Amino acid sequence: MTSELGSSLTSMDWLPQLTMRAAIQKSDAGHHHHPRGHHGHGPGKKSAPLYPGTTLDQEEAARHRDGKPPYSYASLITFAINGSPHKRMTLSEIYQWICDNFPYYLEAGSGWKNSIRHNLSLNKCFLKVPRSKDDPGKGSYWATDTNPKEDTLPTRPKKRPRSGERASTPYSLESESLRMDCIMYGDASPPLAINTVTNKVALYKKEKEGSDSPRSSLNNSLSDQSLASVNLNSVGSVHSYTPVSSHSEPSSHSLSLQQPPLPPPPQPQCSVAERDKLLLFSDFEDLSVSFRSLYKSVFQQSFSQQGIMGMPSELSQQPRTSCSYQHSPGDTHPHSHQHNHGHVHSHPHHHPPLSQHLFPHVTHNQHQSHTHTQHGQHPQHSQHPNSGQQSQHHTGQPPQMPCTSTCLSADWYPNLDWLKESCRIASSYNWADVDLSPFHGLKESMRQAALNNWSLDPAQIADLCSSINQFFTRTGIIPPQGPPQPPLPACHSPMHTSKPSQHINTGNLYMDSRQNMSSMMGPPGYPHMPPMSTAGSIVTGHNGQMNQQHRMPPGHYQMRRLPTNDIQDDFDWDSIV
DNA sequence: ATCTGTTTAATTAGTA
DNA sequence: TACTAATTAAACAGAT
Repeated sequence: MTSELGSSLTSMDWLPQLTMRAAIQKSDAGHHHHPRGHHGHGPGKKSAPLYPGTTLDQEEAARHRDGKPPYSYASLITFAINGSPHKRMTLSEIYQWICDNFPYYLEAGSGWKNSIRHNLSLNKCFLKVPRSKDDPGKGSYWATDTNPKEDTLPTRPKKRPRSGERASTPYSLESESLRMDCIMYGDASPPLAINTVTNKVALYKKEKEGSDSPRSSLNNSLSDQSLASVNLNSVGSVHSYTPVSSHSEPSSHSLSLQQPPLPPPPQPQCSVAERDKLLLFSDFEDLSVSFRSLYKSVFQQSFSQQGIMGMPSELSQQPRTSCSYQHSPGDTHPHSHQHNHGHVHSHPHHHPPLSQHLFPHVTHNQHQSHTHTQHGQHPQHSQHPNSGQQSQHHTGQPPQMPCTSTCLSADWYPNLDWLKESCRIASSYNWADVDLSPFHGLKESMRQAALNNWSLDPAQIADLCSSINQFFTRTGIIPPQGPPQPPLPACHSPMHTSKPSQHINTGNLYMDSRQNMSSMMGPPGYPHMPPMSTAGSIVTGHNGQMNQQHRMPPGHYQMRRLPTNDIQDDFDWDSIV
């Protein structure tokens, strides 16, 4: 039961963001029978108060304007954070949001603030996001864990009313909404969100204005359930050939109050063999995306180095592979308009289109630059910048599947996985600091691939792989033998916390800091490389198999647990060629 | 000085 | 009744 639940709960493509009312309806309907048993958790398990994506239904909240609102502090915090444009808030912003939405707290003394702080610190589902250096201010940002550990999922449908509270009042959203796992395409210095309770660290994508937004958070012991959920999602996504990738806008998963009830969690509809087949396409899609991503990263840097403004025309187009994203490059920023006034909608996942990962300087200016300017604004008018960022803007042509999908044999899988991962890692680097002049081969291979619209035959792929391999090995970004690698010599990391252990989520990877905190540091010779990238290439611990399982691929589509995906430890990059 | 964040402890209340 | 979650209070340290 627990396992089944874990799969369904974490299966990403069916989990929308629900507003309070939807949640309450569901909760009301469900809590009459076995709130705990329904979730399959034993009584001894701890639970988080909310699913991370929960937002506050203003309509519902309006009923509780007077008197103490029937929401737990954790719920209030979650609502506040999820109602913010960037899904994060400072403590004072949280205070303000609560006061704005529930005037009760304006005159409730200051004890509740203490409780808020207490909750933030203690509650597993809140992540502390350090400020970037160019964003000075008091206190860190707080975000919700976008991928709570299974055993942190809510087990109770309602907060217990305390004395003087209406027992019939629905409390917190307990039964709905799990934000989709996120991919992180890190750039130079991705901040980390530290959950000091769960020892989780989430990477945050730096945005142009120096603000950060959550990108990924993985639990520190990626369970089979988690993996299964990824797998399920990948199957579902690939099956339709319109996978909603991690780059798609989260609101595509949002459920407004007017929308039909949440569909049941999809169950695997196809056999293992079918899934394998589907994965094949998924993998190659990812590879294609990875190549493109790397290509763009490289050429972005390359042109930058050459003083060429802008990208080749081909690059200026939003890649439209079926596993990339749903938004066209011309999409107006989702924050720029809204619908469903009065209702707060959050997103099951909130990643910008890939273009924003690759061309932050191009697309980030569409972001709200007033991340924390909600103070003084009426909540209803200040916190729905994401509303309306639906796929209605999907104006792209049908996704194009590179012919790589059909040309290569399954024998490539392990290598392809590494190739993708390597591309992903490499894509996340700050290429502006990397001298690419010695790598004309790579650039030329990628250029050719781009010119061919990434429809590559095996020879071209081999050429590309060879070039990339050479590049990786020569730069030290990716060790020539490929992961897993032994940890770097230990060194002290600034990431230590008071917690006994810390698992570093690297977006696609995570690690146990007790084993390998040092690998958060950049590779030798590339100190500017983001820790996540380094971790992605080096973090292995001593259990290669385990780390393989824990490694999440760029698109989160991979069936990592398939035997065919077991990656040989002594992988020779040249063998791929 | 104030704010922020962590931690401990006591209390209350719901559930098994 | 035991266990658990949520709340509340408070002490304390560090940052601004």
